[in-house]
Amino acid sequence: MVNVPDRVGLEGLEEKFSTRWEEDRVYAFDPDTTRDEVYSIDTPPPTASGSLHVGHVFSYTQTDVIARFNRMCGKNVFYPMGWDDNGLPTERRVQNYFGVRTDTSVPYDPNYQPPEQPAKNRRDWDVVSRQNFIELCLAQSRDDEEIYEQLFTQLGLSVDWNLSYRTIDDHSREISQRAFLQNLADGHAYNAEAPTMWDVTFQTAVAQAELEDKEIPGAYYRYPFFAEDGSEIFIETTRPELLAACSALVAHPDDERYQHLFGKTVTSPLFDVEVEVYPHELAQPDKGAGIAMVCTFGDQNDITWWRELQLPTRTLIGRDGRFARETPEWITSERGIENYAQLAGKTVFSAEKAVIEMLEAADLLDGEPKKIMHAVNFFEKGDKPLEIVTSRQWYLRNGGRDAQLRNKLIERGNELEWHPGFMQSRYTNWVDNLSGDWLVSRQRVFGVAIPLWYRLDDEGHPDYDNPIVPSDEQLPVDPVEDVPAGYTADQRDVPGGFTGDPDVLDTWATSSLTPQIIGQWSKDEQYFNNVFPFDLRPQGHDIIRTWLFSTVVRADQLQDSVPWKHTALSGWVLDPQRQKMSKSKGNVVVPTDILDEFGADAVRYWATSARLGADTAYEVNQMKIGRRLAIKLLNASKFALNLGATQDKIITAAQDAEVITHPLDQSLLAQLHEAIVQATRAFEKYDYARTLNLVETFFWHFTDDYIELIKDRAYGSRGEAEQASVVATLATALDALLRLLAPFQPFATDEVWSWWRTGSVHKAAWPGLDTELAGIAAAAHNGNVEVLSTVTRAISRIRKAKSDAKVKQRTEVVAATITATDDRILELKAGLDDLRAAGNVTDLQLQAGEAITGEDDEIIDLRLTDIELASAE
RNA sequence: GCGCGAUUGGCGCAGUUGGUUAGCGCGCUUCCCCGACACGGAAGAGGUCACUGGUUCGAGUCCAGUAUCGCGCACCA
Repeated sequence: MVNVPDRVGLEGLEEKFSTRWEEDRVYAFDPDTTRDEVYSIDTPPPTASGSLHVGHVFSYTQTDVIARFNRMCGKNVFYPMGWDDNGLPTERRVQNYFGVRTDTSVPYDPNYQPPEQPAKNRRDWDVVSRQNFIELCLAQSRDDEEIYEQLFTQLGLSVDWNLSYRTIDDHSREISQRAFLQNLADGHAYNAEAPTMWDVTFQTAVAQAELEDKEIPGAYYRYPFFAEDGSEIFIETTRPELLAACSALVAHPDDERYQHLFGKTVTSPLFDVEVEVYPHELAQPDKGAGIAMVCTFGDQNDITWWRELQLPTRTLIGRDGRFARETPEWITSERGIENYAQLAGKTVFSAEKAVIEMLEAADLLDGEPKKIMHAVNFFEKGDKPLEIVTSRQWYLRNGGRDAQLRNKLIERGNELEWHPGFMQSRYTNWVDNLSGDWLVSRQRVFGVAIPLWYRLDDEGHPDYDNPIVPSDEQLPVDPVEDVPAGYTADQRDVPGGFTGDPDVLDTWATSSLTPQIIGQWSKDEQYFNNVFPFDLRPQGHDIIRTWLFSTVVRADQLQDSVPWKHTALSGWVLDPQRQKMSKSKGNVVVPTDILDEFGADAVRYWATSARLGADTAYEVNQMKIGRRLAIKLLNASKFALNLGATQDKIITAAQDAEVITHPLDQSLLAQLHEAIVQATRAFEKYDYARTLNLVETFFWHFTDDYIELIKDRAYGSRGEAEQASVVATLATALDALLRLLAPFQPFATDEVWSWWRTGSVHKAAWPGLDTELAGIAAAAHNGNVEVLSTVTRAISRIRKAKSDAKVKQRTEVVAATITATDDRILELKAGLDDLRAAGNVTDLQLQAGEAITGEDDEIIDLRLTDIELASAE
């Protein structure tokens, strides 16, 4: 039964088929399965509260074609989509959108409604309870998720939406807390009081993976310390304001300028603090004055020196980014105390000014400050340089402080198959350079709570070494609201009672567990074993150090395994000037616009013509080509089907191949066979872009060359047997082409499929499977791929003659002679009837002749030597 | 500083384990509404494959080096 519409088009296909696919559950995962039947994908859940970005469309489409290929190869594809909305971005959005902020001391208001308009002044913002704030975050992110789901549906992702999850939902929180407690029990998690990178704007600790370098202007200030003999020791620093926190000077052991000072003390200017001078090979003689002022925690080097030289801890900058209000005990001189009073309570910026003024007033500054640009650590989402403060935080071991674990994790990278392979060096490079464990505490609200309480002693001091752990049935818990077993609510925060850990886990500490969360780890062992380790982890190459690595760490700790077998790294979308698209540059393209303008199949074509790992220009032309391909597919299919191609004409077995009698048809099927074999091979290697390229090339040969040549024969002008050969070829080629293109252009292919087949093309078998290939293989075995190519070249010569003569293409050729080598003549003879019909040639002579060498050493083995065109009417 | 990529006609890209004449699309030129398609079709112009050396009968492809661009990591007194 064939039912082709009179007019074909792409309009409306997306809505029609996304609805149908959902109703028919075409992409549903069947949990009643075994591991070898499953192809499981652990897609990193996007943060829906980020703005829609064409990059989402790009990378998720690349994953989708891989999913579709595996589904057509008979796999039970596990392809869920989740949302990772907990964390800072959503909190910021909610704050600014509603004009609210949270304060833990405010009680919960079950009837709270946020203001219609946010108050202009931050001071006038609504102050709400922690729980009310969390509810606003949940509602806000839910709205955003729906917009994303709509986008991904329109794009045609073959996700099983019944498997959706949020990294903040009860299930994810339960798994995440259980994993953390498991880590704690196994010794992979620990808490410690340590120097911590701190963002003063967001008031939260920041992990190494979240750091970003920024070049900012600074200056070297040069001023002296004073040795016991009264001589001046000049140092140069970019942070003069930290002078009051100085705990030592450090120079290189071989530096002859300073060797005489090692072990002796010098006195700081302004504050009169005695500090020792140490040798250490980390000091660089050619940097600054060659002798460094250690300010306990001025930067990472300071931390190293503080630790290795066991320097006194002298911190002045607090969590609010301001200098301590109390004069520190190490400043004892009258002048020192007086000078410190100028800094107390000041921000870093103001304190710097004050110190410089004091140095100037005392005539201690040597020369003009030397202005420089230098790289400083920022929180990737922040806008002020990070400070280092001392605080108690939870950590997960990630090899940063343990060479054995580090090597084990690098080895995990070797167990993974990387696509493209060179991306592995980014992983190895990162792991190899880690300098500390993974800090997972975050001083935030909208996240997964650290599931612990601490006993308070009689003086109200928490016992961090022996936390109170919830029972497994209690999970998920909120230690700020829930009460641990054996205590009552009124014992919270009173001496002899308990206190809940106020922090939440780092976003990555939850999103690194997506294999465990979506795989039902700890809840359904059989289900978990059917999907884990996952077959594929697709993601952007910019999050190798964060998401990919952290997920490897967790699976190593919890399952003693890699979390996946393959990882596919997508590139970035660049704007036409080859700049990375980003909100701040204002060059972001909103994907809904391009989907509406070109259609999903067209946009998908652009995304999947880019290889994995390759950064790719946002290229509207590429989408136009994809659109053209989809429309061409509809039209060519309509033509083939109207010529009589039906399901029962498809060659599926070797014995069917007998009907293919014409050499041109055999040639076409031989080309198809070759295309299928190569396309499948490329797809199996995750090189979908090559598959698309191969399929597309064959498709254009099919429409432009083959179909143009066989029209006359297809209309039946040379008898039934000849026609049957054409029709079977058309049916077979179309059947295969639809399936080959289905992963790339799911809407157009399923539309055509619906005209003459039952079910969805997306449930059909991939044509490269051996069982499916038998008929084509049999037909191809009889065929010479060169026949079609040579006949095409000949018709091309005839067309050129007409083009040169500026006549219509259907103009009759009264007589023509083609001179060619013997091989070519044989091939021409095989397709001579179709060639004459297509070229409208009345008398076509073939003449054997040697190949000639043309200009540019071109060897010509086929030429049109004589042509006589009918006179124009 | 260490590492990883890229460099092919005006633009965007392909080019499998080295094999005859380096492909494709856009753009450009000329022609064409011929019984699927004007959201189309036909024909054509346009390239010392970044550079220098090497291996080989043969290099866009392999090796070494250079240059330019991009990215990652490190550096931050």
